[in-house]
Amino acid sequence: MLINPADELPIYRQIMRQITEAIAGGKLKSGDKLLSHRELSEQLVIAPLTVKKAYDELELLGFIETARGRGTFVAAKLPVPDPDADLERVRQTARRLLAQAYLAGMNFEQVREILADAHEHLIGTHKSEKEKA
Amino acid sequence: MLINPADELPIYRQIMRQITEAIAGGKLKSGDKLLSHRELSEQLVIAPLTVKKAYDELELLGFIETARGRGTFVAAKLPVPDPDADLERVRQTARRLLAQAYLAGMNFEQVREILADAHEHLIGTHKSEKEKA
Amino acid sequence: MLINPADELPIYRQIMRQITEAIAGGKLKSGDKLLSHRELSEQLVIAPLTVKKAYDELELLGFIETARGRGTFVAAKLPVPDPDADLERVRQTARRLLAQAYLAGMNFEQVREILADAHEHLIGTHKSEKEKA
Amino acid sequence: MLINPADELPIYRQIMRQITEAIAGGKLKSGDKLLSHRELSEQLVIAPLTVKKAYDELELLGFIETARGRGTFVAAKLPVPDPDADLERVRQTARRLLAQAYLAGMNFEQVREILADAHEHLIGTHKSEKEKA
DNA sequence: GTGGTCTAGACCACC
DNA sequence: GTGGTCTAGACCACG
Repeated sequence: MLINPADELPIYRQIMRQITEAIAGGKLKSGDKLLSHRELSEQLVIAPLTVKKAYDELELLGFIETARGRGTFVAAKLPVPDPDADLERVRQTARRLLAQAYLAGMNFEQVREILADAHEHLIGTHKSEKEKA
Repeated sequence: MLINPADELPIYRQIMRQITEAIAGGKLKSGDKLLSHRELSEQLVIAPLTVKKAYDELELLGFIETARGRGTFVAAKLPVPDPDADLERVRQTARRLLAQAYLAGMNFEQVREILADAHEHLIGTHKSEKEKA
Repeated sequence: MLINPADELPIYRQIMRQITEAIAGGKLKSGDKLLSHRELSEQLVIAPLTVKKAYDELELLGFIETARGRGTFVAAKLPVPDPDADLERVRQTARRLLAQAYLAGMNFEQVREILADAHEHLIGTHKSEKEKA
Repeated sequence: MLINPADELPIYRQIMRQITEAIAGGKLKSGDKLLSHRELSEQLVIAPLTVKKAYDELELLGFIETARGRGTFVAAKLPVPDPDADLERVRQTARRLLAQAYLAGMNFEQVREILADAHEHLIGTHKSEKEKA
């Protein structure tokens, strides 16, 4: 996990995003234990409160669960809040992706390639991650 | 043009995004005149300064040019700032798109379809829209 | 004479600057006749009022004189308004020049060379200008 | 830092110029913390938004970076936008400097001296200032 | 009419 | 505390 203090996105949101992306990509599965917010804050060299806030919001959203005294875990059943809203959000991101790419002089085919690369990057590195756990 | 005051994204950024997307999709071309920031603010029912801020930043970024007393126009030569940074930004957006989609239960093939739809939506070739209906 | 409508500097000021620079460089001398504001506006493809405003202000500043019915001429005795203020303005411009150059990665010696070039550019083209008159 | 509300140059540009000049002269270095826009606005007795606008534009131009909740800092890697455009801008400023000086009755040698003084003033090596006294 | 600048003041998000 | 956004309204400069 890496965070960028200079990023426009707040640090706690960067943490949230990386955890949800890890779940989406299968790198984190239901029941997996997360680092304590204290451990993670040391590792990232940021304030513990910042990690805590990220975990709190992830819990509110249903992605993780806290077991007092035992730790924090990826939720057993992940949230599927609102299919329609999700679809619209994905569409918007797709439009933004294309606009960025076209302004950078790329064409549709190049975007498809980048997307395929990202797909492998997100999915394809499972095996070695298991050994880490 | 439509803005959503409740959106997480600031209003002035929503305006910036829509204008850059219109440029990316070819709906706005070099030399095209934009609405004055006052007109647009009336249309959107927001403060003129909010539109002006969007225009100011777009100008600093090189997308539009202003001529005092005459109006605001799409820049003659659009910016091609930093190819490397651009590629990385597009990659990040691609990763975010996939993460969003996978969390919503979609698969890679569905993302590709959504992307193709977005491509046509951005470019404005309405033929395929008919098939959707 | 060339003007740039996209420049931050108002058009009438661009005209003023170019005329005073021509005087400073010796390309225009006391008594030389200027184009009428109508002629100049045609040549520059701008509104006559814009040229008129530049001439008006130059007259107020004492650089040119209008003889009704005969035309506009470079003033017989050019203004030397306030030596102290002039010195300070020149100093400020010098500081700005250096800051621009240093931020662009140049060093002091390079600035001196550019200045020497500009000196020749401003002064050195008299002879051919005389033939134009 | 000093600003002059009566100056032709907008206040926010005066602030921008002074900060970029401080960077050019080495008085501000990468990573240095700037005053918060509120503090600086109190110091200069102007509206906070005016300082903020200066900071915003400097950030878009790449000179400074902001970290929400922590402050504003001189950028780690300063921008080196367009060498060609930079050279031309420096040349224009050099021409303007000479025109101003010649209209004030100075000669080339005097301009060179003023430039040398400005160089030392900008860099802040105070040795030669003693000799001036 | 256009854009450009500045103000005073509010509310929010982040650390 | 920091920066981020938005508002309402003023005045000026430009063409």
